[in-house]
Amino acid sequence: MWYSRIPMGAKRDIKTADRILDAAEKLVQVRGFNAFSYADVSKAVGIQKASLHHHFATKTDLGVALVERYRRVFLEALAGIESEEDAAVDRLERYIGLYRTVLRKKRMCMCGMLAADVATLPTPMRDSVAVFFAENESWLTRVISAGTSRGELHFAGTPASMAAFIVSSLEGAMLVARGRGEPAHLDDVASLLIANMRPPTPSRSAKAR
Amino acid sequence: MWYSRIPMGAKRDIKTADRILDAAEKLVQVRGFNAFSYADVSKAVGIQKASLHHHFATKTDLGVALVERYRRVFLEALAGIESEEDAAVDRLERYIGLYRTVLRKKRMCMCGMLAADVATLPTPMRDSVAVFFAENESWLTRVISAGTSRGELHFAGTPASMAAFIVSSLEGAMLVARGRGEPAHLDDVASLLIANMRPPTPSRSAKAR
DNA sequence: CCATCCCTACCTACTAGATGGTAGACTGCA
DNA sequence: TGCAGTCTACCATCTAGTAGGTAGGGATGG
Repeated sequence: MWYSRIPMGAKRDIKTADRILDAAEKLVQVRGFNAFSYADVSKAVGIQKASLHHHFATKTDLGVALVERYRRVFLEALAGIESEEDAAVDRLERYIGLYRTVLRKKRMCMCGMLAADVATLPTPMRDSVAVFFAENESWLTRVISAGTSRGELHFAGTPASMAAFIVSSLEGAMLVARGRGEPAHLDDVASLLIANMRPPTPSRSAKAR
Repeated sequence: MWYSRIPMGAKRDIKTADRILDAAEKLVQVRGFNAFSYADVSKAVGIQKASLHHHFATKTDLGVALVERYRRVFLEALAGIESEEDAAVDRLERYIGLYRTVLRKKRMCMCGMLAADVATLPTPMRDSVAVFFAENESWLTRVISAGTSRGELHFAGTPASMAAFIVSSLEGAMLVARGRGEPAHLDDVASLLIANMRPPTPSRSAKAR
């Protein structure tokens, strides 16, 4: 009936389910989970409202699928970064780039948005949002640990606490950037974040190597 | 007719308007602007829904009054901090305490919440939210400037950029704390924030003196 | 001193439109 | 033939907002 059934004959329906997810994801990132309706998705996808229920029986089902896909895609992006970059600072820059890309599309991180809506969210969505942040922090902890032990980073506190700090700063930067109507806000925060993690000693070109 | 008329005979009505604002503020901080209704406020205040329209003709009017009052109260709190504390670090700790107090009540900063809802907000509310962040940053800039020139603080970047950074980190910390369901998250972020702004040199008791 | 008037605060009862969701039928492909 | 995908038509409930009326207090004026 709906989304979890991936291995099936045609691909037309998978495409529809994905188009629904795409439209809903954008709506959540821009307006929030409570401020979009099946009617909005219907309009965006070009399908009747009732047909949406065929793919995602309830709004909760849609929401859960949304967060799960978002987490999966994000994790894949993180794995990509880790395999393409070696230096901790470069990895962090790429990580920040993920946020920048989202904000440039005038969206907010979907899980940041859902974190705001958390009090009104169905429990399974809530849990999945919590996992998203935990996954982000544990990836960052790994990157930062490697970076500090190689002397590429310097700061007060543990890698884990710094990882939590980075997630918070970036989520907050997106939020405030929206609130202020100034997307550049994120760049300012990001560069200060990196600046304060660089080792202090010889000149400022202490980048990789 | 409604709120702007403060100087009048009785005080009963002022109290009602304030009770409405209190209830609505809490609802916004917990659920967001789109996820509460006049019916919710009606229940919380113990007044008929239609009577709410007597005090705040539309939801937009209510929203604008809400943000304006929030800003005013926040500014007063900041002025209080400035007059009661001299050392920059103490002022920052007190500033962070403001956020902690809100989160302890299981709420989010109201303007942080509204920043998430920004795409669906009536324009006057949007503007007022932007001013809230600007006011916060300019207060912090002043505090940080004084602190750096007295050698109480040390970090990479300008006081203004650090001020923006602090607002973002704290707003983000509240958001992630909610998303993770771990209020302590804010404390971790806050202490790391302070730790990375302390002057590096002699011991860690470089506080005020 | 009292009748009138006006205003604020509140009420009951209603509306139009949106919301998430359902029932049941049609269509085209495997 | 069966079934996934779509449709039209519908529903109960909730939404912000309106209409119109009542109670009571304070001022005004005769």
